[in-house]
Amino acid sequence: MAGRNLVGPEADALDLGAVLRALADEHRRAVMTELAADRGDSERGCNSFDLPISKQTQTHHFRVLREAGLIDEIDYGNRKGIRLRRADIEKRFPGLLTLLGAESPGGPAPR
Amino acid sequence: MAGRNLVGPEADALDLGAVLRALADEHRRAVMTELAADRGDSERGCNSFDLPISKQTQTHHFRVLREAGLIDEIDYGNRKGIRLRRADIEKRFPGLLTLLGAESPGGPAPR
DNA sequence: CTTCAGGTACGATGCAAGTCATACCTGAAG
DNA sequence: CTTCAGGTATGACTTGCATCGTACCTGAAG
Repeated sequence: MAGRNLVGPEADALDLGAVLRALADEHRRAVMTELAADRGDSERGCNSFDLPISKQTQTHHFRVLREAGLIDEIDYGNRKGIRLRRADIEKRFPGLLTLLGAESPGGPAPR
Repeated sequence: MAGRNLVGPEADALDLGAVLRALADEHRRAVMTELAADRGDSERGCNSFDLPISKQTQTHHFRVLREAGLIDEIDYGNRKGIRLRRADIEKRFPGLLTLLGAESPGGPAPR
């Protein structure tokens, strides 16, 4: 079984401060941007993101994202899955995920 | 005369990272939330925000907001004016200012 | 001129956060 | 069983940043 093993806040309890602090970090924002670009919201492995940091630090960053309520972490024991909480984010902060696609000045919309 | 004496980045050069880092701070976000709530975008004095911090720290925060491209600071010599760069922000990151009004869970739109 | 309030510049301090090293746990594959 | 890869826990280090103290600048009012 693999539900929301590692839990974050409920959709209505998402805190804007925590969310913005989470997105303020470059690496975490890169993860979120990738997740937001995938409209299928497929579950992804932790190492499918090409982060130039140690795995301990990655663990830290994913924890911050989860505690901010931005992702779910599914624990499989010796493996972990990441899934974007798109619906909850859109409900609480509509348009936020779209902004993550506006990184490049001039070429915004990912579609 | 009083144009954009203290300058920030151009509208197209607004950096999402800098913007999010600026908004991650509670005091700076409070300022931005107040500014975003005023649809008239009237110029405001620096001390019209009731910030519980020293004036040196306020100077620091306003500088961060300006360098992120979120506000203009108009220097009058011994006084200073603050104005929201609403149009530039909306052009580069549409919907961002609206999100600032979604602080309270359940009662979002300030209108 | 002097006085005073608003702001800035510089420096110091204290705390939060990002990073990694070491050690350990978990489950799958030999 | 052992081995190995993925992930976590703990602790230490270091950087960044919010904060303030002191000193100085600016313009208006007396």
